[in-house]
Amino acid sequence: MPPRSPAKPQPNPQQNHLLAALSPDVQSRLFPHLELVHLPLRALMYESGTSMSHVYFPTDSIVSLQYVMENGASTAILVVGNEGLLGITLFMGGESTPSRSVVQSAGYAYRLPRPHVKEEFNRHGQLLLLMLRYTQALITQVAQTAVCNRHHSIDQQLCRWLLLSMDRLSHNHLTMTQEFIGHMLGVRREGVTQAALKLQQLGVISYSRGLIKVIDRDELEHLSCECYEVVKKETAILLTYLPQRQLIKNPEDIPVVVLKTQ
Amino acid sequence: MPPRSPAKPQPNPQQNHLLAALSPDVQSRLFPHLELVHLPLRALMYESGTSMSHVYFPTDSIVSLQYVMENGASTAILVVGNEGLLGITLFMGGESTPSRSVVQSAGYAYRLPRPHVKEEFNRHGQLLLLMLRYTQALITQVAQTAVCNRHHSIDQQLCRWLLLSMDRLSHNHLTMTQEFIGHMLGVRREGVTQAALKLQQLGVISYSRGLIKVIDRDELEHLSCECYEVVKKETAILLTYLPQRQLIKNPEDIPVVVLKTQ
DNA sequence: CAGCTTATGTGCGACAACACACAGAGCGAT
DNA sequence: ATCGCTCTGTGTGTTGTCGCACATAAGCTG
Repeated sequence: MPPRSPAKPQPNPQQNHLLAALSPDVQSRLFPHLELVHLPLRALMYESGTSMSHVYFPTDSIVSLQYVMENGASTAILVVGNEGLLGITLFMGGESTPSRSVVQSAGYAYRLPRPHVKEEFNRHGQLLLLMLRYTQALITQVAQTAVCNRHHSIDQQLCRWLLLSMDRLSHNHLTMTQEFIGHMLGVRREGVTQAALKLQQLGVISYSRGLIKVIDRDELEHLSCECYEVVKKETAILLTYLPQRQLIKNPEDIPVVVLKTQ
Repeated sequence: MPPRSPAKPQPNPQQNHLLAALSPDVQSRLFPHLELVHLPLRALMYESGTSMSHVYFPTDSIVSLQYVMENGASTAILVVGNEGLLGITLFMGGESTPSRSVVQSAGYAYRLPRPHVKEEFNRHGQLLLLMLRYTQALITQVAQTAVCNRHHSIDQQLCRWLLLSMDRLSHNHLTMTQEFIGHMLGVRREGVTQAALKLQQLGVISYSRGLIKVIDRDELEHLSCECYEVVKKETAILLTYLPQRQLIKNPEDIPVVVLKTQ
């Protein structure tokens, strides 16, 4: 098959489930203010304690939210991809959070400047309802992460992590070193090595110098702890109304500014 | 000192910080629909998957939110006392959550039936803003729990847990067995025994058959992990506007129905 | 007080994850 | 080809928590 040109993606706001679920009139108000942003791997979207200037709606990128301890240890508590948005703080009223956000899989996101977010939010319409539902799904994911951290092995958590990531991508490979995964899960690099080896020996994934390919997704789900399924089901319930996704009226009319992040 | 009559508490909606922060006109709309409920120790407020009929505003009670795994293991991810409310699900749009709520310290709470909650919420006024802020503080607590579960020892987590509980009480003692704490923290009872022994030997607490007394709170904070402080500070920032607490106009006018739960 | 129930303390082997140290492997650059 | 860097694999000993078994203690009931 011919290789696609990597320099010319065709991002579309509708690729983000939340944006796609908005009604045409809301879309027509918001979309003109969207900016397309490229998020390179490992980019720091925001640091603990700083305030965000935009809300980000990923299309094919994945961003992780992590808490960092005083001694430098960290743990990711949340994964955000095309199913959600980054920056609920802007809605919730707080100016910042004690977390930081790191791009876990490079890609694109649309972003909306703070003033437009607030303005639309204050209309108390569809966007508000969407955000509330999404926030609840988010809480479920964070809570399940807490439980998972308590009760499950590194092996299981790696499976869960891979699944969470795969669900937000359209292909079956990830670009991240074991060291990086270690930071995400809050475990040592060697622990990830061991777990990844087992998965390789089982023929579930292949792993080479930062490139992971998922070969047997069913088995991956099988090896994962229940946490993955619980969150997935709960999220499905909360965001069921999303399928009323509209078709785009005229996607080319949406002004698009390509930016680079840091 | 003369013992107070335990049968005649003088609960007041203003003891709950969220209710107290509402403006007089919102209070006058909501308070007539409040019911006073006594929450006995270990009462199940709601079970995973069921839908709540009320929102609860604790005054001197403490309720824990826990996730239960398939194998029966559980972990508490959140503590709710007079600083908050139980049942954000009702606001957020989901009908239920995969968690269950257990009374961790007996006491009272005011509850508001679902229809009145929704009605007031749909006014998009002060209650909405309050709930959003509180929800963000809640997310912070859950997230920090996830981090804590990953990185800190049982000893530290016990300290954190005791502090969280003490902050929501007006006295310095708790009624809960080590077995019960074990369920909360998601660890074995023996682990709690060991940790509690250390604290006793240090003269920080005394523990006897389900009755814990905190003797040296400063030392308890010292022994706890940073997670406690992080959440406390963040919550303080998010709920700073709360001190605009109003004085009660005429507390006796508020209809009070004393109920029993299960 | 005898006997029961519940709560707490203790001992021991198993195991997962840790910290640290180091060995090889892959890949690009000079 | 060689160097150097990054990423991955491996070994050893330590520690925290678990699972289980059992001993003691404190309070309730009759």
